[in-house]
Amino acid sequence: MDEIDRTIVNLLRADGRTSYAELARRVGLTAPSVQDRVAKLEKNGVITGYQAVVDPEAIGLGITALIGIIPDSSADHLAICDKLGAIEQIESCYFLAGVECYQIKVRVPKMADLEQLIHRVAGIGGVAQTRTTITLSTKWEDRPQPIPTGEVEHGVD
Amino acid sequence: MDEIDRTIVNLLRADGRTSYAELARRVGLTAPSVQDRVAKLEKNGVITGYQAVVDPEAIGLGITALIGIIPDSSADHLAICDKLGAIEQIESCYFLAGVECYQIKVRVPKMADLEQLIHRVAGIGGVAQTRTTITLSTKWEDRPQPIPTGEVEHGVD
DNA sequence: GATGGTCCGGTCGATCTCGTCCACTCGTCG
DNA sequence: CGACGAGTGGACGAGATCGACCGGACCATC
Repeated sequence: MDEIDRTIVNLLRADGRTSYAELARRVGLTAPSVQDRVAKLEKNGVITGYQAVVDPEAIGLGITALIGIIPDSSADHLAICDKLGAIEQIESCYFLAGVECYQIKVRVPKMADLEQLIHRVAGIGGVAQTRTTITLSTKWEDRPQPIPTGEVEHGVD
Repeated sequence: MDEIDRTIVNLLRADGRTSYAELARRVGLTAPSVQDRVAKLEKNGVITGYQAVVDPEAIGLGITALIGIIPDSSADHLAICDKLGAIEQIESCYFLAGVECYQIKVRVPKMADLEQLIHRVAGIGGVAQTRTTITLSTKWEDRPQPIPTGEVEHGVD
């Protein structure tokens, strides 16, 4: 994970379809060696995939909500997580330090779908309460921040 | 936005580097027509970009936190948003319906960076209070959900 | 302390696939 | 009938990919 790798990752985060030839030009290597580096970054779990970024509204997912999940005292966190994972409308799921043990981000087409979804989440065993916040607008999302320079080691190369 | 477009978008959300030739094979068209469709999807704002998905821990961003922002009564929401936009550690920013007018997701290398970041956010004019929750783990993030079939129109084609 | 083997990362060149442009076809609609 | 949108097929240049080769770092041996 040297400076060149960081540059490659930054370029691929900004545009995931950048060709190896283009990456090579940017970092001053040849295409095969860039390809080799990218393959290693993928193998080492630094790059875990590539996604097209899609406007949720354009595909009929106009409503976004954040839902905090408060477990009851005897809840099995992992069981809750499994159940949450089966709900495909949940795009993200964070395990939190706090009263709300999870926060999930969901997208649905209509308010009725959100209502149904909240009932489904609230019905999961071990869930005592949910707290839903509607997002009025998404200012930005998944904005890649520059990779911090490795002045301090953090265990991955 | 027909069934073929939905398939293309689903494929590109699952793997943003899928070649046009491969997409063409999957949807039963030729590469040029797929390319044409993708270009239109990009032009119409359905596909807004492509990103490599990177493991934050692997690039030294081991700490993720969610911060709720509570404005004071006279706050200018847009001004706050501009200031937030200038902070590169903020990966996502949602405008909410609720006491907390924004929720932001931040990533930093160390706790000290988080502390500094919270102070910076709290110091923005119009911000009365912040509420920070540390994420202990990210169960999943940006999981693409299937595009709902357009049984109901939603204004974008 | 010099020598030789090995490994790692890179380059180079050949080949095959892919991207891209253009001309043509076909069905639809005015 | 003509125009248009969407797709096809072919051609050509660019990119991806593979194998062979090269040079430096490292290490053990002599």
